[in-house]
Amino acid sequence: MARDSGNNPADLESVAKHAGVSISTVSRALTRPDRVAAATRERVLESAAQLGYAPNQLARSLRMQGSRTIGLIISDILVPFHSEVAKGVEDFASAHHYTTILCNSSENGQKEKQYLELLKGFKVGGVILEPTEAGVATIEALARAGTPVVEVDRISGARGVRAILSDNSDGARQAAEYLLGLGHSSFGVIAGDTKITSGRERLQGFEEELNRHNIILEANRVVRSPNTDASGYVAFLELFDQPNSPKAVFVCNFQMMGGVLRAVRKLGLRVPKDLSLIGFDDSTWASVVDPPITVIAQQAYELGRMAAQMILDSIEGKTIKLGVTRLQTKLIERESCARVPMPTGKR
Amino acid sequence: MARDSGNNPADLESVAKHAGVSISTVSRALTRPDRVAAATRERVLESAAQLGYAPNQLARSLRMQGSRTIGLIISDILVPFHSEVAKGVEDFASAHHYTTILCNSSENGQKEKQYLELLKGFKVGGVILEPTEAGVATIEALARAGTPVVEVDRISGARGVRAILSDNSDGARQAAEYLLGLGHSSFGVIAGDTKITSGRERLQGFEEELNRHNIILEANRVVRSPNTDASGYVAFLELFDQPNSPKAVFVCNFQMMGGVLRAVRKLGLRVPKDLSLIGFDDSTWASVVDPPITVIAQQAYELGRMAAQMILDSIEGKTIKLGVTRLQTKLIERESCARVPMPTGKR
DNA sequence: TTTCTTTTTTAAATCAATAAATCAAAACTA
DNA sequence: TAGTTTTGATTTATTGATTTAAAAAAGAAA
Repeated sequence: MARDSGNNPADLESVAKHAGVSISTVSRALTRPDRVAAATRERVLESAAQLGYAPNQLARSLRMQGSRTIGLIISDILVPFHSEVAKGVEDFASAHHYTTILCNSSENGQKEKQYLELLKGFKVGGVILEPTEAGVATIEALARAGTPVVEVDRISGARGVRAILSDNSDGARQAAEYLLGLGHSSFGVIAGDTKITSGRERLQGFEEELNRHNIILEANRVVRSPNTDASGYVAFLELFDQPNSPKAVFVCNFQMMGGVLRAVRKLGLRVPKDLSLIGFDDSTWASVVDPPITVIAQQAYELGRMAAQMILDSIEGKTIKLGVTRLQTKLIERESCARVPMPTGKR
Repeated sequence: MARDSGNNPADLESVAKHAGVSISTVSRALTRPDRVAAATRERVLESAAQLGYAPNQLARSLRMQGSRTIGLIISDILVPFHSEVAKGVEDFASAHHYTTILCNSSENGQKEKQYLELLKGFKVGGVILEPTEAGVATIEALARAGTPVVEVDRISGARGVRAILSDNSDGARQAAEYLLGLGHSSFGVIAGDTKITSGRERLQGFEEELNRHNIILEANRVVRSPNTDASGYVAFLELFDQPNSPKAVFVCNFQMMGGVLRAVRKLGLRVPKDLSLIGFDDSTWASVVDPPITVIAQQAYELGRMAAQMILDSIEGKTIKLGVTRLQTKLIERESCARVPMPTGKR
């Protein structure tokens, strides 16, 4: 009994045979219709459709020395900020008929390296990544081999690559400025992971602005821990497990905010009456919780979109300018920060 | 001036030349180390490392008739449920040395079809997708051509494919049962998009359980709209813009929950005093908001993980059993549903 | 009818990696 | 020492699409 039809992949050769022409005529009929007689083209197209032909991208890319694909390595796809970056990349790329190969490094340097090797092997036109510390050498090697590389959200320090990220330091500065403007003078920071440049920059930016106003952020007022909900909870309890707890807390990323809020509730604190809170990253939930949380918002989608644009530009040979591009952040005022009454008798 | 070294891709041939052996010796040293003398292997590996050799996956896959890759088409990567599915797939695949090509269809049937064609051209070993309605024919064609296909979270109706998804209907039934058990008798449903099978199943499951208790869910107590935060807000207002509004509302997905909660607040309703709320999908934020929301939780990560397992199993030739696998949902009780006092004088 | 263009089509080379078949040289046995 | 086995390395063919150069066919002009 004959096998069900349509089970064979249908390559150029079978189409050629079906249409009664040579392989290369089929190829030309498909890719450059003007180089083949109208009647022949017609016949070839008909055959291709009938056999359900789909070009073998592997063979094509091999021959063409590259595929219309870009690689994207995201540090943690579960975090809304990062998936929004990914969406920005994917949307732009697919609008320009590029395919995105998405990889998830889970903040794991080893995995990042493996993916970089793999993407290189796939001859992707370019790579966009949120780098960890571990990848610098691999990234530089890739760039040196001629593959355009764009870093998003972080900077690895690798040379020969471009980077696009938020002006974290300025964003954090805005947060500090805002709190200072409300009269605050006692601060705490849930810093998250300061091994990641974005986290480090936020902490620095916040601290520097305080310093500029002659306020010292003592070491025990800063808690560093992984960027997770659970660790936000723990970090907050740790911060408040000491005398003279701060009156205003800067939470450096939104992954930790949920945990922080649960800890706040557990301690019975009232926001903003007992405690002012300001976050980094926006989210629907920032305006759903009670009270709505004031945050420093990043342009996540735009970061991804622009990164993709940079990559496509340099793939298509446009002039490339290396260096770091910073996107502005924006303070979104809600109701989680209170004005502090002037201490009586002072000044 | 000589060009900067390392700018050439470094193929097998260059490694062979560098190590002073033939191309295929290099190939064997890399892929089957036991078929080559230890000393030679050593030398080859050394050369490969020095030249920064990465195998050309295109050529390899072309020759091998397939790559260690699977395609994953996610309906909307911005939705935490879906990115968790994606993570499940990616983790399992990468643990088995498979690469995942992630595509985002944005619930767009046209894009879905394009991606299916593309993945076919890439000779992926299998495809996992959250199907829309539009793709049925393309999906069936792919399956018929011998590519394993697994549907997740939804069912397109295509034949020859497997599917793994939550027991949506039973989950919704649990929700109804729970509310009924608390004494509720006046219900509303924010149904979301019922063109998607999962949404339809939830609505049905909920309604059927009510019917079983001789309660009719009137048409104006069900609002269908896109699965977005904004539409959750609008839908809720619509539901409550009529006399005799429901006392218990089932929100069929968590994308809409934020909007619903904002609408609740806007109307000045107190949960659970004035209104009981139950959601579908769990989230950190369900336990952060006040009051914490009772939900029907899905095993999102597990759905993805198992889908990947199914795909790899059938790629590796294990016996395939078609059909639909359902994963149990779980009611997580929090504080958003109140017991209704027995109406005096009844029964 | 012949010659010269112009248009179409074809055969062969290429891309990088791999498997199978072939070949050469040691190592071992009788 | 001749013959066999073992081992390691090389050639050759293959994968599917594209491209170049060459050939063939068609059309136009003389």
